[in-house]
Amino acid sequence: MENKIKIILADDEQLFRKGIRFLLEKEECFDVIFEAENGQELIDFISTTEEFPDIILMDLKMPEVNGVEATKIIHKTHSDIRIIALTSYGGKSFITNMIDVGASSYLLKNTSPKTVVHTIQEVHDKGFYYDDEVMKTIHENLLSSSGKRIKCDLDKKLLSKREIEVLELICAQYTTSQIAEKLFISPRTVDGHRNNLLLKTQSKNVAGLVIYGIQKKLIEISPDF
Amino acid sequence: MENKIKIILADDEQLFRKGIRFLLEKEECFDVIFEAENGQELIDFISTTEEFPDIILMDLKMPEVNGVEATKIIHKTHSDIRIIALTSYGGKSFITNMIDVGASSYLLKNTSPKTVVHTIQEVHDKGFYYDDEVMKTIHENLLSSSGKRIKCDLDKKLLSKREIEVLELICAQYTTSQIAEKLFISPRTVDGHRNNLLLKTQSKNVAGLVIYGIQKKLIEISPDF
DNA sequence: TGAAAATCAGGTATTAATACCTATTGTAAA
DNA sequence: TTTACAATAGGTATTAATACCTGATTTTCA
Repeated sequence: MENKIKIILADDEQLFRKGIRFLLEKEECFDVIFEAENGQELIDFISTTEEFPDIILMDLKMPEVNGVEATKIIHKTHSDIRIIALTSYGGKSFITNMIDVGASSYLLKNTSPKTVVHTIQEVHDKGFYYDDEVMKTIHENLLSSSGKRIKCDLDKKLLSKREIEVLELICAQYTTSQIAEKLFISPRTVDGHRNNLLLKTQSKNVAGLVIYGIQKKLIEISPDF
Repeated sequence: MENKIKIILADDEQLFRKGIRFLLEKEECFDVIFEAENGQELIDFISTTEEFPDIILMDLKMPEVNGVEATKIIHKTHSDIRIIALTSYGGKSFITNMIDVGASSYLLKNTSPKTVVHTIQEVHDKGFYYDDEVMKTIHENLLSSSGKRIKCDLDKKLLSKREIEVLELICAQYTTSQIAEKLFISPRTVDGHRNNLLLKTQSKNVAGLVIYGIQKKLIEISPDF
């Protein structure tokens, strides 16, 4: 068969890539043409290659450029490439966010190989597909008030780049003056940013900012074992 | 060949399990006898089966019972079973922690299938094996050990009941005097508790305390969905 | 291009947090 | 019955955070 579905895997874990590559290549109709270990590598490949993929399996958590950003960029420039999010995180905001930036499907890593194969075929044929479990989450999200959605969208746009930088450093336990040094700006400016952060996130103090940062995944916290 | 190396996979991501299972079963000498999707399932299997594995590939982040706890328990009761940590977290504390509770090796998910195969064989033959990259981390840790060990011990010291109460209220964005009111104690006492918290958790300020609380799950944060 | 937003930065207060002290009491374990 | 530690609380400083002003550039975008 000539018309194999051309697939790219984007995931920072080599072992996972190799594993799923084997699972996919058991199928006659799939051809894994490239593996990227981060978003930048993926974008670089797409922008230089002459062999475009039909499908990209995209992890969200990747160094350099994450899955959401990569999806956003690739979807803008190559809207014919279908992107399937493939991640271990099943939070509503991630699902809706990924779909928002152009993903055609959303798979949890804790699904069966069969489901992955089926999803790829469906996405290739119809342009989209959602697993029952993911569909349920989407459904719940639609149910839970259109009011919250607007708030959610506002929330995301709320913080500026600089504010996020400051927030990250606050969460890293730096003081105002230390942050000022690191960003090469006046402590006063940092003060202003922190103030805006408190206002925008409706927090009372740094404790609130840290919680906000973690909730919004602006800050990564290493899990405790 | 009769003497295949019997392997158990413990990981919460089904896709990852299936993928690595294929990679391993390409090797003649490996036999994957069981897959567990969390620590409890693994412990249950070990304690009821009559077919013991030679090797367990153990993820750290798992629901119910995590990889560290599972390793601790299994190593105590079945010290002949070799446990290889297989995770995406490469932090020093994770590595030394796992070795401390009985792991024979530590692999990052971002390694090649070849390395995994080699590690399993080495661990089965010699009882231990460390990849160059991991060895480097261990080496670095040993270099800077004597001073930090004490800190590690402090880290393990539990917080008292009262301290946890105070920590919760700090995370809830209350000020010292507000906390004092709520607990019917003097602000000074709260001050002392907060100070002890900073010492015990090795934090610089409330930001550190909040992160500690969330990491240790002393504080629940409602996800942003 | 013109308006809106982001970024920068200064002044002046007040309040809160943090760093060192010391010391009493009760309780639980060795 | 010592020992240890948790919980209590006071004193005295210093530093950091927060509140409320103001205004000047630069960027972005419709």
